Amino acid sequence: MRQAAPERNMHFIRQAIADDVAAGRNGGRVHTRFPPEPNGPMHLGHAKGIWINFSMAQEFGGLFNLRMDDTNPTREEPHYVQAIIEDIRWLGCDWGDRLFYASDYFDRMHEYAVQLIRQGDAYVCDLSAEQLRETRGTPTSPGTNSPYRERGVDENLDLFQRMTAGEFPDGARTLRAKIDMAHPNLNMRDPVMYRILHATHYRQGDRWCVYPTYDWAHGIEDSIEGITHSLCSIEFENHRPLYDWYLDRIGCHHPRQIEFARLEMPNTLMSTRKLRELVEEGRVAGWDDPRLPTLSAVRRKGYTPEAIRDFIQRAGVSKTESVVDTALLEHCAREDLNRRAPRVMGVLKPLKVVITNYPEGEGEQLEAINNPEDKSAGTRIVPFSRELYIERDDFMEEPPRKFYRLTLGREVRLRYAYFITCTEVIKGEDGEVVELRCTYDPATRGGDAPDGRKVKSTLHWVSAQHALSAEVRLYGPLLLDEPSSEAEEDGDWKSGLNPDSLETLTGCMVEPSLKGAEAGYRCQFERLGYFCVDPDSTDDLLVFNQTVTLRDRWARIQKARRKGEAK
RNA sequence: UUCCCGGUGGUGUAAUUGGCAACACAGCAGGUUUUGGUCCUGCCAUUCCUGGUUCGAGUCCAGGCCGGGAAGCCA
Repeated sequence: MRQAAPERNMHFIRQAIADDVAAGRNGGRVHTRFPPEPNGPMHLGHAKGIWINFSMAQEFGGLFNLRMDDTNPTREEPHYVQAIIEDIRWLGCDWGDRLFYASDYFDRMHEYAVQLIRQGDAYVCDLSAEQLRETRGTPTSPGTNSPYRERGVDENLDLFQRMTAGEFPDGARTLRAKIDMAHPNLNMRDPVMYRILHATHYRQGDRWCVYPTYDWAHGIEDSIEGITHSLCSIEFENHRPLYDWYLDRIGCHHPRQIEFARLEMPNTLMSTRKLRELVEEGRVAGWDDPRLPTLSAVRRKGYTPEAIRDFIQRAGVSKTESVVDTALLEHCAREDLNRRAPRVMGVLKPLKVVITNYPEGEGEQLEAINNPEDKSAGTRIVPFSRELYIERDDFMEEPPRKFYRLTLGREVRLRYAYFITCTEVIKGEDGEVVELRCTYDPATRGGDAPDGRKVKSTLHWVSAQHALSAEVRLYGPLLLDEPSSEAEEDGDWKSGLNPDSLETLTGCMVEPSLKGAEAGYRCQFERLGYFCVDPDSTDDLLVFNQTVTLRDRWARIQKARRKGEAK
């Protein structure tokens, strides 16, 4: 049996499992699971839970199950099952043939419920939902016993059987555990085990009229599968005593539940409910809109599973509430893509450049390196000609200090091409710069000056007649700032939505080597960032999503300058 | 004293379980550079507070303070 890698941090979960293994509990076996409810696709928050469970099993040479926690027919939909499977497989998890469904255990759960009734540990209660709430008490005051609490075993058995047979309407009765209505933990005040729901289950059809609640079902699910460590997020901590109580009363295999803090990030929504609202109200293009933190969205945006895993691992495991900086995610993406993404030239906001001393109607093929981080990526050919496009932001008529790019009279390098000098600025009627006239130095072919002279910057460019037109989508944070707690309570969290979270650039120009690039293709636009071909692309128009920008020193200088001026 | 769980730089995690507070991200300052990328170097903390135990406390003890969670027939 493989042990945890010694150089790795002994976070509290790894430690707990290692201790259990060392003590020989469960015969030294480790078996974890991830139990998503099929009511929405997976997001970054889920990814943390998925990866903790999966990686712990993997590290300790154990097994990992994927289990649909489908105990509520009113919320779950079969198409999410497939989406979840794709998401989790994409992340890199393997569960062999162990894909399970909680609903497959309904018979077993029902038998266990009968057992508890027989033991005097459960009773049928006729209180309504409202009455139940009223008698539960509050955190500071005890609840009161249900008038039905002392029903006899036979009557309970009969009533539960009739509940199961569908004799009563929804909500008429519940099966409750008989624990303690004065318990300081509200979850222990005779919690509901079964509710009546005449609903069609997507897998069970109309077979059931009663459905188990989470607390009753979950431990049984874990137990049936022989799970040893049930690793879940912190909101279930208050439920652990109940998890343990149920399993103890049943007397079956008893996994250990351990809770960890959820993954939170600033300016993003990590709640399936809220994400669903955005999707259903059409505020985003769908569950895979690249602005969302869903796995399908980050995938579409161009993140690799390796980058996501790296991010999760770097975020760490603890119980303290932690808000992990978006910059860390972006760093993981850059580090990963820097190694693997081929470089190309693409101009987002084109500015025409005419090389006046370059012969008309001629052109040449220049060699460009595909990836300076990876020699094996080789080189490619990029066409050069008299008319080019460069980035609008790379020219300024009145350059501020530290602006190294092109300006009237200055010489710069066109990457892999020539040194050019701007000789004339052509403006439109409104004074806007519409074209640049430049001269080139034929001796600098490839980008090196034989006389050793230097230029302060290198620009990316495309040949006008060869370039492919493209659409590029840039993404900003979904939320501007954390909504105020009042707005949050008012349900007004949407007031914090960033109206500029999507910026669509049309009329972009990319080098011809990108012709035919397929959806999902990731590359670096030199000097700009990492981009990924979107499925919206057609034969005539490539659509790119910006995964993340490159680190941009010039942008930081400008930002600092603006901040300084504001003061 | 309603119960449960947490408090280590701007952020997230460490600290051989009582022995020089470490790593990463972010930021700042440099160097290299045919990407203002990558890479390299340097800088950036009286461990929530107050007492106590100890040669020695982020770690142990006591009291306090602050934050999160809990009153679904959701998961």
